[in-house]
Amino acid sequence: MKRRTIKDIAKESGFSLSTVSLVLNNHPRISQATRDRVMAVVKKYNFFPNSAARGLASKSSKTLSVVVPNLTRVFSDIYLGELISGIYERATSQGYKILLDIATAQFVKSQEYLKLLASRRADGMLFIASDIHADYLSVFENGPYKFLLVNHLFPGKKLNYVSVDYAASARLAAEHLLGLGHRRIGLIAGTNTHTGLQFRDEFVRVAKGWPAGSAQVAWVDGGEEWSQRGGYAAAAKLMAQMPDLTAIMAANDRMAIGAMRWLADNRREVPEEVSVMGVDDIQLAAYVNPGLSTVRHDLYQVGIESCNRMLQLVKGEIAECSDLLPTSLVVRGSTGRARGGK
Amino acid sequence: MKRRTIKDIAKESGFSLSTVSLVLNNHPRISQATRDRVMAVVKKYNFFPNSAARGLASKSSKTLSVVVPNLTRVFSDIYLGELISGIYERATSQGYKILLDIATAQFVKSQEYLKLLASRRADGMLFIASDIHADYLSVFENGPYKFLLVNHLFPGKKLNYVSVDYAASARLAAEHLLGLGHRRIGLIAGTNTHTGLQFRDEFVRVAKGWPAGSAQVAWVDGGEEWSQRGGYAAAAKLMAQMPDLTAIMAANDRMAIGAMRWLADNRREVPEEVSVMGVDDIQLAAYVNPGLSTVRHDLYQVGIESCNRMLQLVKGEIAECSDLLPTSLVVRGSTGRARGGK
DNA sequence: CTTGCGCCGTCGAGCGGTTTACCGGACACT
DNA sequence: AGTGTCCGGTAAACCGCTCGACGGCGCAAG
Repeated sequence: MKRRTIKDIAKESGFSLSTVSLVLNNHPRISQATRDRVMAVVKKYNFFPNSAARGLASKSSKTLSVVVPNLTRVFSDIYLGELISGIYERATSQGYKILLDIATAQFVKSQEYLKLLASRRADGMLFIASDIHADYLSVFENGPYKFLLVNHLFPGKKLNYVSVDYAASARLAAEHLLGLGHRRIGLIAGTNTHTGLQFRDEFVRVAKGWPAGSAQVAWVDGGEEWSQRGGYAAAAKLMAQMPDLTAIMAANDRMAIGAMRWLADNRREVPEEVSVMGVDDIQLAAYVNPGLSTVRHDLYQVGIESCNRMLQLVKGEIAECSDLLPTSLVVRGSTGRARGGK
Repeated sequence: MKRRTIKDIAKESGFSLSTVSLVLNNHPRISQATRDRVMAVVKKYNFFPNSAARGLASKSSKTLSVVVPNLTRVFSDIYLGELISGIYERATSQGYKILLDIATAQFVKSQEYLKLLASRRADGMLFIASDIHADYLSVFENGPYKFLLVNHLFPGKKLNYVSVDYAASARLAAEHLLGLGHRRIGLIAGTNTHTGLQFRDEFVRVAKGWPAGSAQVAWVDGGEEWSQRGGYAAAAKLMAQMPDLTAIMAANDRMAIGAMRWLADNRREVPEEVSVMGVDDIQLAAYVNPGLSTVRHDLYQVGIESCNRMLQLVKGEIAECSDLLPTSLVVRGSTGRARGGK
């Protein structure tokens, strides 16, 4: 079956090929009358211009690549879900489509990340998948490619990013716990991302330098996937390492909830014996018992903002971008005054 | 900055434009020696051919569209996650990319579903989003478009599909419960999809016609989103409607878990007083207490198989497709002999 | 010494749009 | 009437790659 082209529309409507093209692109040059007559034919045939041809001529694919990390069950991850929803919403409203990819070993090895942009399959790339080992991203430091890290950053590499301010989050969390009198704190950190490291370091820094009395922080790693399971195991390690701790701080809610689970299984009251605090404010945080105190990260908003910035990069409205989004404290039942504290 | 093209590679390697193209497409016509010399230049410049030009000339975008339903938090839905993972895995291994879309009102209204295929932005569409109201899908009945329903079907419309066999699942579930002596059963159905209706009808049919004694089934709708919350509410309705029921059958695990929650909140023992059964076998089903008896639906496999079929459709290896995948019974602790039964 | 044929590579006509420079006519102003 | 401007439409040069038709060359067969 013969596919209709812009030429058919031109013939049928009695205008030139260029005119039809201009109409389809809403070019102001064309009068309303002409526009109407052309559109009538377009509607009649339910014509949609070939996007490859369009992309070739206009040098733009109107597509953004989104790369997610290679976790087990990535697509059921609530953290990513929020991010992607935000990105999708923004992209779609601007007429851009989303090309989905997972940063598997194969993806990296075959330079797919480069290929996507070099072949112009995508106009820009929103990278959600970075960890501290993503050294191959250096290609994007000064290349002509539109690249943006989502909720992540890379100290030392000149890469665009939009991220929540993890250092600020660490400060909020530390101040909350220290203010409640906690001086021996266990930290379940995520150490496979730079933002995770930033959080850990800032948290420790604030704790050590607390005016009302320096606090001691013992930290363990919560595992690659920042999961509930990882938090559970980490809590056990932490309690062995610092049995008299009065608070556990986890780098995200999922690990915090895992830690709470361990405490429940081992008959420690939260918050009477141990306060627990997370980061992100996922929906579940409000539903566990007691409710989880946390630092709110609006990931949906990060998605929106990331995509906004990416579109600006693509359109050349900005040349680079390094945004840090604010966070806020959410106090629920899982944190209380330190036992033994005044 | 000037982007390199196939012409540059041709010049630099001393071969013609066509030769380079043939090399890049692994055409057997070209000798190994030539191939090597061309590839050396390609590697040297890290050249990737422009995909729009390729798509235009070859009339194929090497892209598949995946359309997911417009649920709240779609991207954290485990059911969808499995499906998408399967599709992604298959598509990627065949060199196809995934274009993601959500079946929002806007998506439907603007005929985006048609546009994607008509504009050749995607070679085929995997549609996960259908419900009984998706009448607009009729465009795909005999069009030239490659379209496939994933884990869904449309009686009365000639549309391709790959789905789990919901009628078979209903039979497995009904036989299990009836075999345990249950004769008064509450059914939490999903009535916004054809597969859901099929499940309900087949379940009721088997129950009514059970050789060892007809059973009574009361059914209520579990809500649009097949969620835990919906199951919770449905259980309440069901117990009001048929207080002496001995089993609750839910059309998916999430609703079943919601129902169990209601039973726990209202002090009914599972399975001593009420047996509960779900469908899907999501990971959580094994972790609730007692473990949830269910019918296993391997959604990852459905994803794989759907994508396989779609690729066959795209390549013209098959003209249509209507696959039903088998399911299997998984018995855990949530189902037991009917109280009062022999 | 022709002729035929297979092997390798090349020519060139598209693929279906975008976009810029150009152009004819209407209108206003002198 | 002559001329400058604006308005609305068009011609045509690409955009970068694919692929079927074509052809040169070397070698075996006639």
